[in-house]
Amino acid sequence: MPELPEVQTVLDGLVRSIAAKKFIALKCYYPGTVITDPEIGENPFPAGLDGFERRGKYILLHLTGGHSIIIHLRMTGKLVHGREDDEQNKHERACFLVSDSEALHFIDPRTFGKIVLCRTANLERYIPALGREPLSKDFDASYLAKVFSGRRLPIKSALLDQRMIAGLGNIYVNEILYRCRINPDTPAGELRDKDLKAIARQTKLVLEEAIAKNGTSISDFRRIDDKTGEFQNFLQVYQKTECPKGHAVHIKRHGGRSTFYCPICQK
DNA sequence: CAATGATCCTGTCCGC
DNA sequence: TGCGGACAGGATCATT
Repeated sequence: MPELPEVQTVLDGLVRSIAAKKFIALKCYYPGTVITDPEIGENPFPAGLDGFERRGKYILLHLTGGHSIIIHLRMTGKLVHGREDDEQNKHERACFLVSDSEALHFIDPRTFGKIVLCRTANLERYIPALGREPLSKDFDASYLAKVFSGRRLPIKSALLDQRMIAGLGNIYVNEILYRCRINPDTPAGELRDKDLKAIARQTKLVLEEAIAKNGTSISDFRRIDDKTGEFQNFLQVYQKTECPKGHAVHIKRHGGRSTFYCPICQK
């Protein structure tokens, strides 16, 4: 499930493989996968890459000529660098044609992923309001205190809310709470300053470590060259039966999502 | 407004 | 061998 480190890994790979290329076309093979801004008049292609960024789990590609592309992989989306004449994958939902007869195939079995092509001036219309970037300097305990203030929802659910923190998903939230020794049911607004400091610090550490290891490959996630990440080898509770101290890992649900935690380590 | 639940979608896995 | 059902979950929408 692509979360911040996986999205960053995909973006880094994408930029390495196509930075010097021109985008020639964007083809859509599944209705709804590609969303086109109605204010796009003329054909935006061909266009070069004029800049790129990641916001939360969104990939933003800014093109020469005043257009931008937003890519969200959702759960099973992946981008694979290949050739224009590659045989179409069974789950290929869209495809960027780039110069020198190359291609970026957007493969997404569960079809939740989206690609938006819009005028750069209209970009914000297509991206929801997101919380602070966890790797930015302004992500700290006082920010968490502000957004968690008065909130009774479990910290597990709060950390998944993209309006509070941009980019965390189920895997890293479980790992962060274990490392902080915080019980996932603790109401977000009741956390003390030392817990908020621990969350801010461990969030950065886990994400940086995961990015350094090219993300976590549970089931679908692959890098753009189709290689797997390595962070799954360093998970401490997610999909584990025992925590590093040998205690049994428990599973419960918060809002339909599995929570893995150690009731002994996490009070 | 806050919190919870349903929804979308298909591959995979499990029990029978 | 195959069938039904549960499960995976990011974001959005509906409900309480």
